[in-house]
Amino acid sequence: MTSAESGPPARDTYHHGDLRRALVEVGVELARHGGPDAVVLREATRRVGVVPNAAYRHFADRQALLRAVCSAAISMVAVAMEAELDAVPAGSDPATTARQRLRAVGTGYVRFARAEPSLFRTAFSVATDLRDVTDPARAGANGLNPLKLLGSVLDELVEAGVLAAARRPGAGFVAWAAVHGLAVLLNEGALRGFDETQVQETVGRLLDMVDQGL
Amino acid sequence: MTSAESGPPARDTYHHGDLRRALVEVGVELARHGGPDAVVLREATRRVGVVPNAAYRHFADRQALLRAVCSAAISMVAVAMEAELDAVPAGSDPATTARQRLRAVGTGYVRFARAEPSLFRTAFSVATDLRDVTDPARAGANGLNPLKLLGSVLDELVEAGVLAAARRPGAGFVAWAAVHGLAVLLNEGALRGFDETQVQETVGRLLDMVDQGL
DNA sequence: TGTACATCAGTGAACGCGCGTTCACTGATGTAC
DNA sequence: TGTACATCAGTGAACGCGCGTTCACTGATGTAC
Repeated sequence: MTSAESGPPARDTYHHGDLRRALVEVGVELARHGGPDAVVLREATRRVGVVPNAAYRHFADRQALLRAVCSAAISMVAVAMEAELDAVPAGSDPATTARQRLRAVGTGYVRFARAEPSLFRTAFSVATDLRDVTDPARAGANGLNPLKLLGSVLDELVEAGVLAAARRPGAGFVAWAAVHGLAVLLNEGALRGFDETQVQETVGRLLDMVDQGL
Repeated sequence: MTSAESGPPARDTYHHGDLRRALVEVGVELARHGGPDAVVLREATRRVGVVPNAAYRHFADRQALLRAVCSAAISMVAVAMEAELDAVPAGSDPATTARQRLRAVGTGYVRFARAEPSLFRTAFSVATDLRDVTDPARAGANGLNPLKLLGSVLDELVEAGVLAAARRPGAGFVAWAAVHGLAVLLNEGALRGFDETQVQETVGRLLDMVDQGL
């Protein structure tokens, strides 16, 4: 009669082993469905199968747990961007390649936002500065967070002679803003009702604008 | 000894008079400081000087109150945009004027977002479709909500020959996305730390991109 | 113009809920000698 | 290799809180006759 209880994983050791990681993982799962507000400390411990206050061995408070979940979500954004980047064929013309890579970065960003709307919202719910920090917890496989990923592609554009070096500073912010705004509007804003083709069209249109207007 | 109590306005009539309006107004005030989560039904009634359940005469539940507050906030965004539009001089060249008016729309949007960050966040926290609805509660002085305001300026651009008619459809969404994203990033995102000149520069740069890239 | 009565808009009291967090504790682990 | 003991990572019980919401009520208002 000790078995067959669904829910909390029956632990047979007194110590959990890796409670911190487990809490973050389950926190991500909560955020995936309900956004930042769903990252409830008691619920996280419940799912892990541990008493609520056990969390305080690993996090100062609920906010600290939420921050860790946010970092994980940001890292997932970076991974999605990298995936799209890796899909760009290494064509012959460096200028074309660089431009394709810029589009890939935007596409990956929007793709993740649409695939995981609550997680995306969570990623940017706790205001974090992505500018200079080099926190691996927020980065993708090659150690770059989303903003730095975008920055490196913009550098490629400059190298390829597509973007004038004089226009490089600040370019990351406006490009990011455009794509971020689109992602938000598609998920929570007026563009929520768009079907797939409308989305594709609008994303394409916006990336055109960035491409042309930078 | 009946006087000098701060807080709830001492009412001498049994009926409040205009409780619904009062609750929305105080709800806006709450949202102004704490965003959508701060629109707490009990707190609103407390401030108005009424018992909590009195609110249920006017709103089905807390969510209905929040929706009304959101509409009010959206209307304030529209008003801010209109203000900026009205400041555009009626220059001689219609093309230049139309382009200035497009910038004005974006400027007003961002200006409001920065002046009232929590209210701005509240405005778009409850996903509402601004596309076809003609709800005066969400509109500015001349009856247009933010998206329609932008749309009418884009129409002016087409009339003035600045924007090809073929490129008109969908232009509103991408322009809005860009400006919205910038507002969000400035308020809650990585651009939060920007000082005034950096902000102005980035806003200008983004509006250039929209202007060039549309 | 006056009265009876339905309707409306508020009151008063209470509910259950789930949360974050604190306290004093105990079982398990690792380290010094 | 064995033991003493500090440290670590969990438990158990409880707290106060403020929330949204429901119930039966009552005072005020307006309308029919």
